[in-house]
Amino acid sequence: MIEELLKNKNLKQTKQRIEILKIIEQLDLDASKKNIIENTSIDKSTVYRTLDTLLNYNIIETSINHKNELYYVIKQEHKHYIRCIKCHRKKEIDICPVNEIKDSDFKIITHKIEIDGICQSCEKDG
Amino acid sequence: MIEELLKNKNLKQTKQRIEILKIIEQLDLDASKKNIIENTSIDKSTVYRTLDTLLNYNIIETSINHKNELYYVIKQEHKHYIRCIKCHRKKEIDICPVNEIKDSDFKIITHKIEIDGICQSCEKDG
DNA sequence: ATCCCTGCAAATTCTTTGCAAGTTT
DNA sequence: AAACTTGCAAAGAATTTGCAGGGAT
Repeated sequence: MIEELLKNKNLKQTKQRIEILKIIEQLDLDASKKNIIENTSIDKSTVYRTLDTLLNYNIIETSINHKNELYYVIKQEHKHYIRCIKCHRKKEIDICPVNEIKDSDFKIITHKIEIDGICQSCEKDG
Repeated sequence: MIEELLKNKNLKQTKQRIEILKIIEQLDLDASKKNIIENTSIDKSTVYRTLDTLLNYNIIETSINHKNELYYVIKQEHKHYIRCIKCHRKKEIDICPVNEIKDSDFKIITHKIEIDGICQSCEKDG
């Protein structure tokens, strides 16, 4: 299905692009540039070029974690998560807060939400 | 009042720190590292060190714009904005969407919301 | 007076670029 | 076969570091 993402945009399905997308998926919310590069043997310049391409084609997007660091994620159909800052597990939240906003002056085009917390089991473990 | 931010954290109020904070404030939602450096004659290494310090002391934080680029903002008392991707004007939104979330598994610690749209007057101008 | 901060210069790391060879459609 | 992508190497930018001098409390 990662291959679909490329096909949908008429991008060539090279093994490098597929691998990078898989790495981003696996690293989950930890896909910083550095982590991506460290997790592959693909040439760095290819990684940089691929990330640019994937961003430009809206296949991935960036986000910020609670440490103020940028990471990459595969763009999804409108989902939001809450994430535990200790164990890094994430959980989907079912409402989209932005629906609450009714502003006659602005037409909303995109939104991004980053919610961090501590999950019950990490809370217990101190 | 920018001076207050430093005083509250027992950080020395140097003219470089005050200048950098003012630049971030002025650049508004355009305070990328590059823009900050271009708008001052303070030595780059000082800018880097200062940004780190201000992040560590929670005086500033990072966020992402609709171009997937990282920028710095002065941390505020819980406000959210919607921003026009054309004219860059921002408008405060009065509700906090995160209040809607009731999740018994997670204790929410921080959240960040990025909403981009087009304002009426830019919409009209095409 | 002490302790921390800054600017400079050098070292290091990250990112971009040109090009020839290899892949994808 | 045409068009695009990759890896390599080199160039160019960005970031970090050590240290001596300067500034804040």
